[in-house]
Amino acid sequence: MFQCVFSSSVLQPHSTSCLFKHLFHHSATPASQKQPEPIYSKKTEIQRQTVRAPFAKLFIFSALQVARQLLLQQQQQQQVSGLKSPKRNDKQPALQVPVSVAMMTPQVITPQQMQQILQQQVLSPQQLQVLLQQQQALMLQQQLQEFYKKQQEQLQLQLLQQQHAGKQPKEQQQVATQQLAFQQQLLQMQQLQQQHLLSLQRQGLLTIQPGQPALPLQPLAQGMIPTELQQLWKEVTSAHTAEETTGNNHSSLDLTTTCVSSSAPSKTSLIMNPHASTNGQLSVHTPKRESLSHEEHPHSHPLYGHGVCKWPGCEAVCEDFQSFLKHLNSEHALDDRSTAQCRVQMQVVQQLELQLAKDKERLQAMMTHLHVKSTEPKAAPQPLNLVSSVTLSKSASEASPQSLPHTPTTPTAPLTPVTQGPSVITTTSMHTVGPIRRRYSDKYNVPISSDIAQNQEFYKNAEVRPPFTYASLIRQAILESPEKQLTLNEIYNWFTRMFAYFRRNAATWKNAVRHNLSLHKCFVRVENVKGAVWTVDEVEFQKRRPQKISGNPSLIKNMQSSHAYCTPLNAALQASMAENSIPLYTTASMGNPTLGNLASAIREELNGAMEHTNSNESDSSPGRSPMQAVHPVHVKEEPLDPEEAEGPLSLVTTANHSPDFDHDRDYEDEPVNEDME
DNA sequence: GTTTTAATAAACAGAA
DNA sequence: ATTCTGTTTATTAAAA
Repeated sequence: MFQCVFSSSVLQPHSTSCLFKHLFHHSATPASQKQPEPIYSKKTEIQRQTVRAPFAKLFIFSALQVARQLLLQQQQQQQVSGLKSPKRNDKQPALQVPVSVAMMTPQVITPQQMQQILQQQVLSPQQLQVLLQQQQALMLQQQLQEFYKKQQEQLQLQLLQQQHAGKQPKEQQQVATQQLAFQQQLLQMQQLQQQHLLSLQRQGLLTIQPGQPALPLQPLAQGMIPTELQQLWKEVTSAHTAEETTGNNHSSLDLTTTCVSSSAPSKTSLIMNPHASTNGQLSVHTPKRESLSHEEHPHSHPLYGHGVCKWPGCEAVCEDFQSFLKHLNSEHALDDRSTAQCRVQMQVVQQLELQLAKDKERLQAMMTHLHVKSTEPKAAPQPLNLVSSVTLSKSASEASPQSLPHTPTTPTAPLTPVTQGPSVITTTSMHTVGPIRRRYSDKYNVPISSDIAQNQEFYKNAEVRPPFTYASLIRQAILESPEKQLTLNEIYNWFTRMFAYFRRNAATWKNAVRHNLSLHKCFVRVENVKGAVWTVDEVEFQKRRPQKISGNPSLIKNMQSSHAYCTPLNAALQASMAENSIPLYTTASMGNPTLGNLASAIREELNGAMEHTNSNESDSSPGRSPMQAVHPVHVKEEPLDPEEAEGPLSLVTTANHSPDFDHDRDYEDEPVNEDME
């Protein structure tokens, strides 16, 4: 199966060719043309959810399956391939195949098989959460390794001392005696450890592969994975351990020769080899449990934080560090549960690492892919808030096929929906449309400032007519200015700067701007020393659009509450994004467009309402207006509904190639079939 | 079907 | 004379 792992994709092409098509679809297809719906439309979102929902179960299930499969394979290999141990008898029954053999040859049956299967899925948020929670076990693993290392060092140090002493001008006999004593000491220790392990094993509890004294660092993580994890999965998931207790093959604890023979030669192993190869007791090594790491890190323990034991799934409250240690020793001693948890954690960590690697790879591939495509019709800026994009998509599909030549990029659609006026996209080469008179009345459900801010890059690069009236645009231009006043030319410049659409047909839209400035009473011409500037009479502006205002008190209430809960809403929004793993591509200059948009939208509406009741001075401090003064009549219906919040949030252009326009330059019409209506 | 609103076109005037 | 600015009127499309 070829599942596209592009983050937002839920499609699953069934062949490579399909995959390539699909991949191309991600970059080169103007969403307005071919995509029947925006990427983050609700439908897609639902699909994504439904895809992800059962994944947690799938994860465990598949892991279990793979574990069992691997177990079988491994047993077979152990029997067939001679276990890579020269001494191992091929005919040795599986019952006696030591676990450690498999440990020593993890490469025979790599855990990659399991990982591959597991990682064909994208990490779900839930999974991630679980994994992240258990990330701490990595520390535990490291501690274990440290412990082994430490122990080995001590061992070697002792050996060195012994040997060094042996070189002293003393009797050889003494040296031999010392060495013998030391070896016996070692043996004793090993025997004790093995006894312990054996006891554990008898209970069917042995899971951890002890590090080898000779080479403790090497196998701890690797060696455990192939077989023990299989067991682990069984233990953890199937909750049935009778198999092991009844002496089933893979759980037997014959940790003898192969263990030593496969380990790299070291002084210890060389010295102990005679014993090891014969008595078969040396290779077992039991960690000293609790003495592990907090001796080295007296007061900082990875498993202890904020007064809580951070052992996975524990969270026991420990007053101080001492009590924590006590708790750790008592509750998390070396038993079946702890070892199982430990191994689970190790697997989790490994999975995380592999997942990370894979995701990195995916990221790289995505970036490479998009970069390659950037020379072609570029990955379209994906506007936000395509709530009701039907009209837009329709018009785009009608009009945009030939619309590419003049646009440096191929933007698709504005972030906020065009609620009126189906044909929004107008490009130079759109012979079909021409200057059709359309009513580009304001989007009554989306404040202009937020839309513009949100879709700034889009409008800059796409010759898409902003879905606002000239009056609204002019007002916006003026209000954006620091002095809240602009000359006519400055207004022109704002238009051309902000909208690619207004870089053409200058005579037309400039005339319209002048027409609007003169016509509407909301624009006030103020004589200045240098000339005349235009300002906005906000009261008049609000008067202009009374028809959209519904006096529905519930709406106002809703709006107010939305405003009041702006922050939680944003939080929820962020959480939602994180939960859905929605990548948020945004330009650096825009910050977080969604949240900013939300806030500004609310602010704007409140502001507009306020301005009606008060005087027109509230421009300068939008958002500070007390909410009590909201006048119902002039509060238009503000859909701060969940749609906008949870809706398509992401994807503004990642690169803004909009030229730096000379503000004094006129963008005269290009005589490209702009009429013939 | 009517009304309202906005876009477009254009005529015109005054100032620079 | 030309361009820019500003006003006004007319027409039309679209939405209410």
